Amino acid sequence: MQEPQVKRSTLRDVAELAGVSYQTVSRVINQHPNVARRTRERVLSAIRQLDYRPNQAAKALATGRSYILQLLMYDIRYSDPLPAMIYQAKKQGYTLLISELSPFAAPEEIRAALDDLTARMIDGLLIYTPTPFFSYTEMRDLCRGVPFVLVGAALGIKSPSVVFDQRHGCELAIQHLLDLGHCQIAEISGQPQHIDAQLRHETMVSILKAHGLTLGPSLEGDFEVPSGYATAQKLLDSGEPFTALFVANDRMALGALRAFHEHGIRVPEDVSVVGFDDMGEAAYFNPPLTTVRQDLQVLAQQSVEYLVSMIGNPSMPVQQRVLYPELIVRGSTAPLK
Amino acid sequence: MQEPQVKRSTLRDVAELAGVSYQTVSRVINQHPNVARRTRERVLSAIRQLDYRPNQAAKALATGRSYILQLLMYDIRYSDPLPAMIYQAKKQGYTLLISELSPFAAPEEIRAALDDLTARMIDGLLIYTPTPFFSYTEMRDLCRGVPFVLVGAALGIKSPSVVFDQRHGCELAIQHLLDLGHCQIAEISGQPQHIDAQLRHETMVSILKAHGLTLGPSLEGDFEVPSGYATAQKLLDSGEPFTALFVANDRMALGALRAFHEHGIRVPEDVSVVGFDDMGEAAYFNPPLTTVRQDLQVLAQQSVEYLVSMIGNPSMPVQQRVLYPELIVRGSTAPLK
DNA sequence: ATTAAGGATGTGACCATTCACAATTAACAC
DNA sequence: GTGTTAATTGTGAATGGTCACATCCTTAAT
Repeated sequence: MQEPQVKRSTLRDVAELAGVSYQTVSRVINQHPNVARRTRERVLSAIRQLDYRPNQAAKALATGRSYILQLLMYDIRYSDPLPAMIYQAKKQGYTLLISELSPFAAPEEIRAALDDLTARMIDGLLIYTPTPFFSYTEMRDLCRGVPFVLVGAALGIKSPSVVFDQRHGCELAIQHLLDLGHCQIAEISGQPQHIDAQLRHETMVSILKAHGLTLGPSLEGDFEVPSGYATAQKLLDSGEPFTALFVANDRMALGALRAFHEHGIRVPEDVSVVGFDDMGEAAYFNPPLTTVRQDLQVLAQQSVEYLVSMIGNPSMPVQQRVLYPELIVRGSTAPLK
Repeated sequence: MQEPQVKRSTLRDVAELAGVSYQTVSRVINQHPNVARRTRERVLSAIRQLDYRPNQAAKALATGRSYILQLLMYDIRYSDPLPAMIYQAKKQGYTLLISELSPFAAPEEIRAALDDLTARMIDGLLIYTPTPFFSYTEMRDLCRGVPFVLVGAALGIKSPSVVFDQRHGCELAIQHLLDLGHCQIAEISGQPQHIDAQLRHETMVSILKAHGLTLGPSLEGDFEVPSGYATAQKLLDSGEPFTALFVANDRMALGALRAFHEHGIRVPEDVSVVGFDDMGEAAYFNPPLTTVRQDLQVLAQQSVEYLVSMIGNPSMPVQQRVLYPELIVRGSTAPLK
């Protein structure tokens, strides 16, 4: 039984107990090959006996590496990739530190958040914000040489990044509706500051144009359930006819489904609805939601993996890893009657 | 324009530039009162000029405090209080480090996770697991004197903790159903290893007993949407009659609603459904879900606040802060016809 | 037997900060 | 002008590790 307040044992304590120098203990901990078998065993036994754990703060100070990755994101509530990121980071021997920014953070706020980085000797940065604030070179300067990866940023951006091809996902959704015979397609979009939202919107407009169609009634929501509900209601009130609705994310789609239900509009008989994201609950909506799936597991895994390899090799060339969404067809879409 | 790879400036660099000793710079940084006004200004200007940031690793090493709180939890996917915790921690000047455990982690795993604690000089621990693994004294020893708070643990546990009175919440739900005239109440419970699930189940049984009623068909789910769906289906297949259903969380309730819908069973006309948690989407289910709300914001806020005050005052007496859930009545419940 | 090579171990300095204490300076009263 | 006190500033050691280098001891080759 050890006392709770007992001073933690150090490298030196272990060395003394094992009858070797502190350097030898250090070698054992860091798996240095040149330690005699017998000595190593003696040291290991002393470590066990003293319940010794190397002090990371001291190690970070001496080596300049903390084995901490920092995640900068704008709204943790809906961070579905978060668990996968934590898991991946751990798997690679890192711990993830999470910092939140306000929804549409000012550059100043980002700058301030990046200060932690210097202070905590962060090894790498994952930046997961809806808006790209800085150019690559600006970002590079701000990060003071710490490697970073933009997660879910704009396609084509010239920074280390892992992104979904939003355009492709959007095409899948619209093409699906067109194939079903719909030509009056309404939209509930996300905030235009949100880069993904903007891309989804633009793609939609351009595809319809390419088919000689024009966009039906279109309103802007904020990605939350209530806004989907309110917006769908306004869409109905507007009186403009539509037979299909493209919603920029599943959460708003849920709100829209509710609004339709309350107005006696049947989905998919009267209106087909397509969402975006494929959140876990989407398959159990009423009706189950046809949506565009983004595999956030892969996003997280790729982001962390890329970042860690940048840390290992700082001169690695800048790349953008592109992931492709896929369409999941469920009960909320049907052929136009 | 500073070079990206430039060596970070230190206390000494600032001191030299300001023409004072490093100690004086340290005093300025830590807002020590006894520094001459002019000197302080000179130092501050040098700090700005060099873009100096104190090194947290060094500070942690010297002071033994890291200003990091560690959160140990079992499944990050459904951690709704997480954002609030991060926010609260930041507000109090701490950063939150998140470690995940497997769903029903072995004591060994917890022990291993606690090692980070020593290594990283963690200031305090938030433990958010569905099962209490250790007694207070065991926990105290494991934490090696680092203060900890159990979040959402069992009511009555003799450890620093912040909990919801599950029994009360459950009573609200059942009483509501009884008031509506239901006396054949079915249940979808959570895993019995999950302390909350068990409490909800036990309370339900005992309340019904007190009213001279017996529990209708009851099956166990795993808190996920699909299990709610599958379990509800089995409930129907069993043929045992029931007019109301109590589901141990909203997520499973969503699955159950879907199953009922597919079987042509109307909610609430044929069956009333009550959930638990009041997740954000619950108000938009079809029908909107009557449920027991747990204010996770308050849970998070209280937990962090309590932990931080324990850090400030280690001899603080052990307490349990109890929060009370409330019933939110929506469209999924109706009087028995 | 002698020597070179290399494995095993130890020593001193250093990482960026704080702490305890010492030393200097200024301020004020007598 | 001197002493006393308080405010301001500086010094050395410590925190718990790592790194570069030096030393010692084997071992095998000449």
